[in-house]
Amino acid sequence: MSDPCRAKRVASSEATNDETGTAGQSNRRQNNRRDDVLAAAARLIARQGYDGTSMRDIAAETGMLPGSLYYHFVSKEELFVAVHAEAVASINRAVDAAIATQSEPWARLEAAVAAHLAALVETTDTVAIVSPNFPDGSAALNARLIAERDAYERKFAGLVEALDLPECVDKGLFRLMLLGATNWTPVWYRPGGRHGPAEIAGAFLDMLRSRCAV
Amino acid sequence: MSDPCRAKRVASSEATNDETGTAGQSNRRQNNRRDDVLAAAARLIARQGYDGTSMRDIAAETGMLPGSLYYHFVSKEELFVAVHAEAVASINRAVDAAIATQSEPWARLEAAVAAHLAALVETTDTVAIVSPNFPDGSAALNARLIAERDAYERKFAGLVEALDLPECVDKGLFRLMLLGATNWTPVWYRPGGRHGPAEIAGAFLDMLRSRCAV
DNA sequence: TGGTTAACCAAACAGTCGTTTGGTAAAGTA
DNA sequence: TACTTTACCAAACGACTGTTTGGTTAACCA
Repeated sequence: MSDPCRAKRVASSEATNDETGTAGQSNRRQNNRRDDVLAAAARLIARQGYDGTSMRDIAAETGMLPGSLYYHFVSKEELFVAVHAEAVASINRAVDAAIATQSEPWARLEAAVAAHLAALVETTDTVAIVSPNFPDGSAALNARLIAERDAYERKFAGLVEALDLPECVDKGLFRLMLLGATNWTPVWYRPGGRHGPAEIAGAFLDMLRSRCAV
Repeated sequence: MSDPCRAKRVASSEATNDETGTAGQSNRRQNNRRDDVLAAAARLIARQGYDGTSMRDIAAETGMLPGSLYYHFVSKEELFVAVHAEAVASINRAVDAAIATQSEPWARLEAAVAAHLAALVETTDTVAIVSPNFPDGSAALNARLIAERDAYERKFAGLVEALDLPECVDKGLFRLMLLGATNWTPVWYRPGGRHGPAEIAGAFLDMLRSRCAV
């Protein structure tokens, strides 16, 4: 089921230093291909999933040998954690930029959803982070990934909180329904289809806005 | 990535007889454990995913040896197809039974969503079929799985069609939003939480009903 | 009662997986 | 210039993967 060496290695990595940060503290040398590995891993995992992407695949995509990846990342799981963190940061920046262009609460939420959805369906080099396709490994790993997404989720909770919804609407379920529908969109979305991310986000919010508008 | 023998075996199985049907045409003998294998596979795949479940896991759960599974199924993929078909049939029956208890269009849709959601979060022995966690294998396989779900999806399209929605609402996006939010629910659902499947389904539909009610 | 076949067991095969180990050329530092 | 560290390469290790092959036992049929 799982390899027996992982626990030891993960523990030792946590004891020494945290390599999971989005950017290495300092690129010690000019030709450091850590970022190349990260980009290749993100691209492949986004396309094939975690289990469907081997360390040999990532190494070949980067032009390295499999063992060389372990100079930069102590394990495949830690590599995925780094990819996950970078993807969360990236989608966070995109959503923040979109929110900043609007002032009205509903418009801000719509811009956020549109940016979120665009990141999910348009970027091939960024993992669909919201996806529950993370490795089925330890509970500790899942806790780390979920914690990384918490701040992102709270951002949407804040946008919903600003909406002035009637009391009969559960704001938690409102957010879960909107984000759920959005996160599921990549399942049926087709790039050449009739609706783009912005239109879909607009339609989703239109269907929810009715009760509360004006 | 993929094994070289699969194509040959799948082809030969399609040439001889179709083992993917929901029920074997006739249980040749009394103690035929094909159904046990199917149930064990469904239970394990629902919990660990397709890649996370090995043939040895399924065999051990059934009390058989790994090789013996190949008497009943020509490959792991074909076994999953059978599990998928059974799960689709099961959820179809549950939704049909729920619909039959209601007559008003909105009530029928709500009953269908509630039954759909209950099947997703409450049954541990049935794979979350709607999940995009199917094997990342061949396009032909994916086409078969999607075709199996088409009739099921059309059922919801029919329920939405009966709703008498205003013209400004795209009925396709209405259905995709509702089912997307529902299919995503298992990601955040906690069995001991505040809301059960029926309440969640009711809340989802309340948030969509407002514009169109009366 | 003899033969056929369904339903397995026992054991292996070839490949892939994540990972480790030991070495090495180049860059940085003194 | 000597020494250290960085960033790899080359090659393997052991575990696990889906799958195959050949044998075996009990149920069925004539």
